[in-house]
Amino acid sequence: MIRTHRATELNNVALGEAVTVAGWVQRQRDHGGVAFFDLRDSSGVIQVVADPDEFPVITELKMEYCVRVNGVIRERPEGTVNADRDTGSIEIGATEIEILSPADVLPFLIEDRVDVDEKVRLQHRYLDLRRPRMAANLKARSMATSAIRRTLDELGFLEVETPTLINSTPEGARDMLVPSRLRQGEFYALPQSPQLFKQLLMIGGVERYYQIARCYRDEDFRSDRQLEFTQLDLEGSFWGRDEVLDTIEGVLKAVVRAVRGIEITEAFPRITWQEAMDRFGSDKPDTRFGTEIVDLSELVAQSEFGVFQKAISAGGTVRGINVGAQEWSRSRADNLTDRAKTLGAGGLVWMVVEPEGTLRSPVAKFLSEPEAEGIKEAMAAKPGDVLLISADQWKTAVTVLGALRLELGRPVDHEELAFLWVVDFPLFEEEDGKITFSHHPFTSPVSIDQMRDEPEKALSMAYDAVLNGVELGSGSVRIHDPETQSQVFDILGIDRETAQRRFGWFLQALRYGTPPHAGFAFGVDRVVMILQNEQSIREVIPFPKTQTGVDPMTGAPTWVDDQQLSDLGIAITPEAEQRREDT
RNA sequence: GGGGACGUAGAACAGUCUGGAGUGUUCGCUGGCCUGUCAAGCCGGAGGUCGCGGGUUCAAAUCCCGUCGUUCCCGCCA
Repeated sequence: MIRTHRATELNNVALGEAVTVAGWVQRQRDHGGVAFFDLRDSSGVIQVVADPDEFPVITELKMEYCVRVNGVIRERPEGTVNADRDTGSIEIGATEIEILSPADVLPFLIEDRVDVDEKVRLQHRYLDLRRPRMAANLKARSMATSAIRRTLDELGFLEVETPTLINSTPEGARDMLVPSRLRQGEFYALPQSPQLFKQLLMIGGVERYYQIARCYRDEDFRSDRQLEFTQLDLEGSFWGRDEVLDTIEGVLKAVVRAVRGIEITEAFPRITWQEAMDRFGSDKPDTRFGTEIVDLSELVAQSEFGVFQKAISAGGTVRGINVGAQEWSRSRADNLTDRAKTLGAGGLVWMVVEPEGTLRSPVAKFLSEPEAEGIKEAMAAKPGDVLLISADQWKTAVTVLGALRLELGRPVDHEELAFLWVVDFPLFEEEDGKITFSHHPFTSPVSIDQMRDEPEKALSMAYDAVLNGVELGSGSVRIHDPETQSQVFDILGIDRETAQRRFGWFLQALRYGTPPHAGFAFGVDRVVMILQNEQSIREVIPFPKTQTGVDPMTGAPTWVDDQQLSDLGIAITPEAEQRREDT
């Protein structure tokens, strides 16, 4: 046995007892006649004391040496207790110190308070993982997944694995492709989600399925997006929306209990997509703070201000938010206007409420007294407040204000958890004049008649879970009737032949007594990220990739041998070949 | 595909705007001292392709152009 106890377990050991511990040297302090070092293992830290004359090895220890210590547990002398540490009232008087494995000089210190460039951390991720913050994140992740499994196992769910080498479908996100050697020129795709397979499991009579599934989307990175990520994927037969929401809500509450140690007793609020957009300008609203969007259209319907007039007569709207007291300057106004433009707005109107109550704004001179008063009243404006107004098509106006709301009014309370269901999503959305599905094409419409007659207004049985303004995941009641499924493809402009070619196998499966079913998937990485107060998903992924898809430690992705390429029947382009030679 | 920020010693930075010797700070590393520290302390020392390439200049970390890398955002992410 290499060790008898972990560091923090020593609190429960009788004084005078002989123990053996093993771990890493956190810090070493040599005082000449007496020397200390802090030994860290996965449980915590314990101080080891020795007389360097007796144990000269203690002066050889460097940070992150892996060591084993035999010693005796003893109370620290009066006045030397360290109240900041779990084991601060005891220490180990060493009787033997063995270096199990020395360490090179470190690229960075293994301490939370040290701020290190992320690339350097990723190049030595194994060292980064020794830091308490990262160790805690890994632990939180493990507790989250075990809470998920515990909860769903108790509910009688079956954990089923679906394949990760599947067929590519051009819809949605770009697929990660894997070339086939046995069938040269053909490709597998890595799943963006187990969507169709879990529906097949429902057809297969599983009734209650879940999987903690790795999913892949070959799209550009964000702080909350990686090429590969982990989802809790879940589906239930003979289920409607409420069964799904109740189950997922129970799972999320169990995760919060496991990771944060708190109990959420009240039900997650539900808000329709329309209301979310109107009030918060987002389909994933952060409801930890107000600053809601106000409709000013009627107030300024007769305004002399051309931009307002134009927006309204073009079927648009005029909306505003009161972002409260802000440092305000010309350059700030310009910055926000630019920001609004990058979000698709034509511009941005700003107003500052002067101490005497008048509005200071480039457009103030166009506003009548009743209009100015009406705006102030509608937006509950106080002296010093900054009002931002967008006049545009509805979706643009609310989206722009929603984004500015987040940038100017973000809360700082990291403890609060604002869960939310967003329901009644539109079934389709228009993109460059073309109708496309807003969730995925297997989502059930609320009404088949409406879908057929007024597709642009049709609602879907899709729903999202949102936490603190982050979309955790989404789900829907699925289409279980092959005829409805075909109609959806029709509306999407996918002709019968194409639908048959891409999804024929699935449409056929629907024809054998498919139970009504519904499901959900949420991102485990994102949930853990928020519960751990991390700003980036990379902090809760042990070995993430950088924004260009590179692993700085292994260098992946890398060039492969010509032989490997020819085995696959693949040639790389001259441009890529040039890059290959350059590197 | 587009926009912004950043890149200086092993790490984190200052210096860059307004060009003048690789100048400096903290941590780490290293030699020494030190019997109660715990981010120990004190004295000494080493350590630099200022990301890379080009240009302007008597002179470039500093100005200009390009490029690579990292990051945030827009597009994209059913």
